[in-house]
Amino acid sequence: MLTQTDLRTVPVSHSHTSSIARSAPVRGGIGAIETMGSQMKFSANAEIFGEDEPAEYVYKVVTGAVRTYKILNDGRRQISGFYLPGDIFGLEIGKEHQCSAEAINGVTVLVVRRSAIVSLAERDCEAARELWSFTGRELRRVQEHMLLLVKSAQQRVASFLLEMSKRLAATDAIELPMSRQDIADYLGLTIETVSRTMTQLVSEQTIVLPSSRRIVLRNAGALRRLNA
Amino acid sequence: MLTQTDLRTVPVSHSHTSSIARSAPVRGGIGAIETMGSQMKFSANAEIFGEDEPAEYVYKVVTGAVRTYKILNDGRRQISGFYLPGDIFGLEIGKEHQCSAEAINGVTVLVVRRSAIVSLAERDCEAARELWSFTGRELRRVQEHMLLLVKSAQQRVASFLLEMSKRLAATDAIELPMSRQDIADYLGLTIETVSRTMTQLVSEQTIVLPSSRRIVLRNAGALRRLNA
DNA sequence: CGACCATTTGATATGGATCAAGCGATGTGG
DNA sequence: CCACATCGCTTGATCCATATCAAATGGTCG
Repeated sequence: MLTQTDLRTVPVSHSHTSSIARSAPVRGGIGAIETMGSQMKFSANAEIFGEDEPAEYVYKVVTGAVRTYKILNDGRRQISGFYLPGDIFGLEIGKEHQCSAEAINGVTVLVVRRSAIVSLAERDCEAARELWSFTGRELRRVQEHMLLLVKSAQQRVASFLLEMSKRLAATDAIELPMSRQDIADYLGLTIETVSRTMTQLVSEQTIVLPSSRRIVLRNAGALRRLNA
Repeated sequence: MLTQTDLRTVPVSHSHTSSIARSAPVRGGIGAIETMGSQMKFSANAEIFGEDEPAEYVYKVVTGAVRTYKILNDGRRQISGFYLPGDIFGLEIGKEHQCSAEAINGVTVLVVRRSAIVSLAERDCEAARELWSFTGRELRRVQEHMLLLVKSAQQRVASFLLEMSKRLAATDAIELPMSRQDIADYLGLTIETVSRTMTQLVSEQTIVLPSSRRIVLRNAGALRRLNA
């Protein structure tokens, strides 16, 4: 279905246990990821981790964009989240990843061993609270996403545009890292419906599409009105 | 829309701060809810808490069933979860509830102050871990529910029946506490579609319907095959 | 230029929503 | 005790949003 050339990159400096030693004096739980992790790079469409694989690492996006997803029994792919610079992903409660994760484009991530974070939380209640709080934010995000999936195509696309605008637009112009197929699989729609909805928004002067990946919000109010 | 007579029950022994004092020697975080809480009763369709209300309490179902939901801007209701005896609900990371909660039928719950749990977690890392773990399970549940909402009506109903069978059936007969409207709002379908799908399953000999609230799984394998 | 891939556009099909009516259980008042 | 209103559920007829199938367009890279 999704003919994605799997260009899996070999991790840069993988089992880097020395970084854990550095973690001891650090305060502030997962917020401290940047000071204790090592960097890894992935090229476009490379798998970062797979569903049911042991969740050995936690990741923080430095540059690029990441998608997490599950493949349904009928072959469809449901994308559960997009992760952009600054976002943390791959943190699990259990031992295995619940989703797969792939680089959307070229991605740099910071990586920390899950065990380092978990053992820190055993000693430091503040770190434990941060873990809880992170998972709580993730829970909210997924709940929001769930609500999205019972709305009309127009509403879903509008929500998506507003979300992306908030998350990655400095100005009113958005540079999307992901393809139409990614968007469709995120919104639970087909690529055709996403495309048609976009053209409709263009014809209503709500957005401008200088190119398929570049979107300018001309009337964000109209997008908001579609939804809440 | 949903003409539910709001029979809100006045809490039994509400601000019961003495119970917090009792909490100090208790170990095991939210698992200890039963030893530190006070009981409350709600009659059918009574509101337990409302969206955006301060999340002062955490609840554990003793008897009966609870639904949590959000009302969408277009007036539809999306039920995010059903909580059955033994289940905990209403635990928030932030200060306000993200959903409303109502008793489906007559309900008895145990209630603990959120502040008691949170402050316990500040001292006891093990309790903090339990909080994290609870929210993590909730996250998984919602992720699963999200996947449900992109499936066909048949698949959604089948999943629902299997879920309920697992959660509240001792035998292969299920006694549903919730109405068809509740089921529909949980599955993101209309009441008519739920009903039609059930009759279809009956005609395929997959289930038997002695009454609308009583469901016997005749061929659970067939239900499973519809899905994963 | 020409192959390739992502995206858009067009034509048609269909699953589930909507609108409307019927049915069975439960309860109420005469 | 029965006529009748009410409520939750089922069934039927039709409509519509989105999926599906198919083709055209456009951008990118050799």
